[in-house]
Amino acid sequence: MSEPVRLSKRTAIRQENKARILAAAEKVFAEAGFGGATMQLIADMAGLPKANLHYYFATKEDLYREVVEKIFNDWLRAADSFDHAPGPVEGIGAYVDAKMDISRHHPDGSKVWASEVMHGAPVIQDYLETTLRDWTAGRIAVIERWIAEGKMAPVDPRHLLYMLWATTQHYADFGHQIETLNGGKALSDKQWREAKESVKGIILRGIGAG
Amino acid sequence: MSEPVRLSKRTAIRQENKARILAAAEKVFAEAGFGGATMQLIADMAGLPKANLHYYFATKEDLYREVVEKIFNDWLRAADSFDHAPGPVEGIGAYVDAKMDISRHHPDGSKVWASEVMHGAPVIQDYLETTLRDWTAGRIAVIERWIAEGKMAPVDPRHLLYMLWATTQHYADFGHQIETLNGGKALSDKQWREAKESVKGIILRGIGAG
DNA sequence: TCTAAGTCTGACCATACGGTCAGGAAGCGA
DNA sequence: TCGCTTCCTGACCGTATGGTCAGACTTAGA
Repeated sequence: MSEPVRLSKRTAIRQENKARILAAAEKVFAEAGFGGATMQLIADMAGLPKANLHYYFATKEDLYREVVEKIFNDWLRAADSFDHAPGPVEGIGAYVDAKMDISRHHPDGSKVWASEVMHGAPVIQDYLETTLRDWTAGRIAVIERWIAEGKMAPVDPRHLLYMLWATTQHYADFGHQIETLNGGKALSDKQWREAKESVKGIILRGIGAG
Repeated sequence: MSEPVRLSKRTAIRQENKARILAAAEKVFAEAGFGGATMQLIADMAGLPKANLHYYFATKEDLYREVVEKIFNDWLRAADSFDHAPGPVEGIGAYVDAKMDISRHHPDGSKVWASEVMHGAPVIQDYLETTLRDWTAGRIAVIERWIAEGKMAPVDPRHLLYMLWATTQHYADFGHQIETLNGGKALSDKQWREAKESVKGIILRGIGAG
């Protein structure tokens, strides 16, 4: 790379190793769950000795926490589309597109998130009660505005959001089931496009904005 | 009970203990995942010594397998509503009702199922490839018939099914998140009714059958 | 009542796991 | 070059876990 990286070798190593460990951890936590994941497995996948993991992350819980927090931030970022949209067709359409892309390209994160919530959100309960609650309130306000402006039917915004989350994340969390029902093959580009269109079509028509 | 139970004491004990262990196991597997669950915890919850579990179930895997198979059967049974319905309003309406009731009253089963599929379906892959595939093909045929009869819009039946599964199961699998966003309280009877109506309303309108 | 089969369980075992640590290697400012 | 800090890791440790087993206890048919 021509760009002269302005980092001391130390911090460069630090960043690279932490990133490598976090990536490996996300995969292993997604595949085996927190309890089924082992530090040894993560170490092997990251290509580092186990003791090195404990140099960067004091405990398995610490490592897991950082993985989950990283995922949560991606999750929130996907929602920017929602904000500056003139109406539900653009806003919800873009949101579905964004979340389906995440489900396709980063299914591991979605699985770790699902697992965390299913087990009672032991490490991110505070985020649910603050950041997520605020975020949700904001989007509900947007949806209610759209309803008031006659841009969509008066549906319950909460359950609409749940439906959006559920449907889009299903393609990541239950990807294995979908793949099996697809003859054991991953969905093709065309099938992903059809999935997006189906989801958007049913929901937008369902809220009277199609 | 007045009904004279026609069982030897032995088989009665056997049934009762197996059932008690399976119930405890479902709860523990749901709360902690396969890897996080311990035989000791299941034993404590069932009120039996750990060695007794191994008398009825040779290994943790065996116990887990029976739990998952039991859940899978409940899952399939919920779909009877689909079959003898004259059209999507009745069929899908009843299916959503049935699955929402399961999500409300047996969330643990749903979570174990979700966890199993998320981790690549290690123990029920064969069921996915046979029973579930056949079941899905049957419902797709029903939906296609409804479309041909003009009872609903021509949506992709596969993605419609995924949306039904995702949305209804979300209320079990992500129940903790929903509860947190509901001020830390479980949904009330009224809220569950609203949830059902929201889901049915959006989907049925979305497929042009509202 | 006797005996064979079924039920039960405390004590035990091997292993795998998360985590520690001493000490060596490498980077870096002076 | 020197000395300090950071980085690295093989070897090790305590514990918890899944699983075993010998033998006690209970049931049920003859």
